[in-house]
Amino acid sequence: MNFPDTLRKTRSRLKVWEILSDAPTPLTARQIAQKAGTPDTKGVWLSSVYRALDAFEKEHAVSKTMLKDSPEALYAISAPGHHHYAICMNCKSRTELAGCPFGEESSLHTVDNDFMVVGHVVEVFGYCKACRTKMNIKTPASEEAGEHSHHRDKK
Amino acid sequence: MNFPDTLRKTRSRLKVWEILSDAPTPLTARQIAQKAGTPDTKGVWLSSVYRALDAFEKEHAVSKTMLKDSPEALYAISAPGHHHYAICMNCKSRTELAGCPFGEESSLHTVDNDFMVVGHVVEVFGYCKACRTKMNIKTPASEEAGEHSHHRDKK
DNA sequence: ATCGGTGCAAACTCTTTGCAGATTG
DNA sequence: CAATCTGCAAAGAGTTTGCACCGAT
Repeated sequence: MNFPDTLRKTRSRLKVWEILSDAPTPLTARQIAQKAGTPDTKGVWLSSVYRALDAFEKEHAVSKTMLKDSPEALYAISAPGHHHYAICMNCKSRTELAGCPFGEESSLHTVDNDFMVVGHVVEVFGYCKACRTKMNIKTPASEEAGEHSHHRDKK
Repeated sequence: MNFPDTLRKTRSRLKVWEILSDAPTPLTARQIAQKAGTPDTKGVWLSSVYRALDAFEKEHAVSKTMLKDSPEALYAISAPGHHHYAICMNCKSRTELAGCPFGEESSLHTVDNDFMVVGHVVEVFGYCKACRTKMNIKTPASEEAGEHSHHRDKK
């Protein structure tokens, strides 16, 4: 995906674009602003990052994602061929899912021949192997047999 | 789903629970507080609504959902047998999806025999029939043939 | 030169937290 | 009665907006 040619190529936007291009995973606006530098090192202000991201999003050049457990939106350059992730609830690592449950190429299709689908979000939450070992989290089987009184988290 | 018996049945919580039970669709905390009444009519304060919802969520009695396009979280009583929705990007109506792309009963399974899944989010975005007709939105086919320069929205 | 973008500050919205008094079990 | 919950106020986090200057086309 290239920098949308409908948009002016300003220093701020180019920087945001570059940071997003180099990032292996989606980033928050704040992370982008931090990577861009400080006020003295000619960085990019947070509000400008938001404005740049909004502009990119309107051109469908970047995608914005809201995760269930975080109030911060994540931004990534729209990939040709969409991806979904499994997100570890402990270490927050993201592992790309092998394929899309709706089918690889059909990001556009209809539900009930009635609703025109233009996109979808699929997120899988759980625990990665490393964290399960580290925290001795029980297996799905024992969890399923279950009760609901523990694993509450302090914030 | 019933009011979790691990929690004290206070006026506020019962009211929140009742409102959520009667609601045909997920609600925001603010909507719940509004339906609960005003400060003079013995309503429930917004912060108390949040605290009640947090408590319910920890008991897995209600589920919290963050939609991609809204900063407000939606809450609903956890249904036995989970549901997913198709959300109209125009009128914001929600239509329940017929089933889960991951399979009806397997809300717990593993990805790559490595990642322990405890939940997932599936959201489908698009346009409902009514809005498509009303707005004369083109079909997937013509959309797919596409360019990216229009349907930008003013905020 | 013009129109749009940016720095910056300040406003806004959603959510969380602290505390003292009220309630529940 | 003790522990928990609630009303309320005020603080926090994330995001948006207003405005004057600046820079891309």
